[in-house]
Amino acid sequence: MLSKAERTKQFILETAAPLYNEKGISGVSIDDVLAATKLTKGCLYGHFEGKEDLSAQVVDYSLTKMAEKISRVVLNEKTAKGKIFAFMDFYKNPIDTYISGGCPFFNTAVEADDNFPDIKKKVAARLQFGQESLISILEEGKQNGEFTRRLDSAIFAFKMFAAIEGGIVMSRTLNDAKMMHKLIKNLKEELDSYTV
Amino acid sequence: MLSKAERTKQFILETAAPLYNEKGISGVSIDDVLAATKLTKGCLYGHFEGKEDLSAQVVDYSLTKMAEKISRVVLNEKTAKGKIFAFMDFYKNPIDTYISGGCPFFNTAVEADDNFPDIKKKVAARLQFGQESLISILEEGKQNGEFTRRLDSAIFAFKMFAAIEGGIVMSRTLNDAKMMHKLIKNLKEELDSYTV
DNA sequence: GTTAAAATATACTTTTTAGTATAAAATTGT
DNA sequence: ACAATTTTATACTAAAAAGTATATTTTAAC
Repeated sequence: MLSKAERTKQFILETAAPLYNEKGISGVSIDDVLAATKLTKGCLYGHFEGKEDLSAQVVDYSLTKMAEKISRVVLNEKTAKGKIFAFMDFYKNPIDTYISGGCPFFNTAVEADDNFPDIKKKVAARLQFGQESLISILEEGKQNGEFTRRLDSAIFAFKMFAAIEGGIVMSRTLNDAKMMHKLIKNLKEELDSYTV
Repeated sequence: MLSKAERTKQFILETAAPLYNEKGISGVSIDDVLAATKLTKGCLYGHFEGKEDLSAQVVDYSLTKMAEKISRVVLNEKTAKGKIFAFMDFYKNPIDTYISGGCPFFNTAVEADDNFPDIKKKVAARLQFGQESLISILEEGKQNGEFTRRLDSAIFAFKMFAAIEGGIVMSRTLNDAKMMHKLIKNLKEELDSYTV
């Protein structure tokens, strides 16, 4: 079983994750985290060195949780097409996201870009790994005859992920998930056009 | 001719725009703006009521400048296909952007989302208008026989914009524009497949 | 060129946020 | 159950950021 301290730290990360995802790294203050957790400074600083440490660990927590969830959703499926479709469906509700406030991958990527080089590196690694995973699935689908050899896995993976992430931001800003659903349908049709 | 004050205000907006685009609204301090402009508080507060006012006007400036530039690039072309291709080409260099730090539309959309409702409304209006403009161009292309009636303008406009904006973020994070170029090529081919 | 108005600079106060020192309470191994 | 250790709370200091008051300079209309 987890020690009290480990549980408290976990609780801080869990509670701060949506806060960071909604307000951004620069937008969250220590006091925000204290208010959300109902803990005190002494406690927080017992678990984290300072804001930079807290931010790094919260972002890491969100990215990891996200990656694990997607991985589970995808690995549930047997066929390559099933896996890719499951991936798309995971993003079907852009307004009410897995971690509140949109997709942590993208939110973090946008903010870290010119600001937080260490965090940027972490997101880059996650995006890279995500792309490679998608490409692997697509290539496997080509190998086992699900998809024709005309499918360019790298381009489709990039386009799909970029469009989905872009679509999330647009849907959230326009407060309407309709186009997101049409986008996913369209991307599925595009992939289906490579079905043998 | 612009008065001294008008020129100073314009100068502040111009100088602060890339700063805001890079660091985000929450990430920029008044002192950052003073350092970048080499002006003093008295001067800055003479032109803006406070940080909120400054932020609102800087964001507005960036969005407007962006919209005008895109408009010019697109209206330069005569055919619908030419206009859409010109739009895509405008985003060809995601690392070194028109306003430094990526696309203000998206950067602002991501940050304003759960944070700055007034600014969010402004971005939403811009995105809405942008989508409507793209749809108009595509519909015109269908009318005048450039594209087949099978092209779904709304979906293509949404998918294209989402993919491009998502692609920018990914390219910037991964520090590589290669996939962005392939994405644009792919989107052009997709549109070309609807050419009569 | 003089003068009223506007713009800018300097020096300050207030507020917010981060971080620390120390004491009290709770946990955990014996 | 007790003692050592860890965790948590309180009250403080330090730093950063926003905002203000007032003086000086500059602009532009006459």
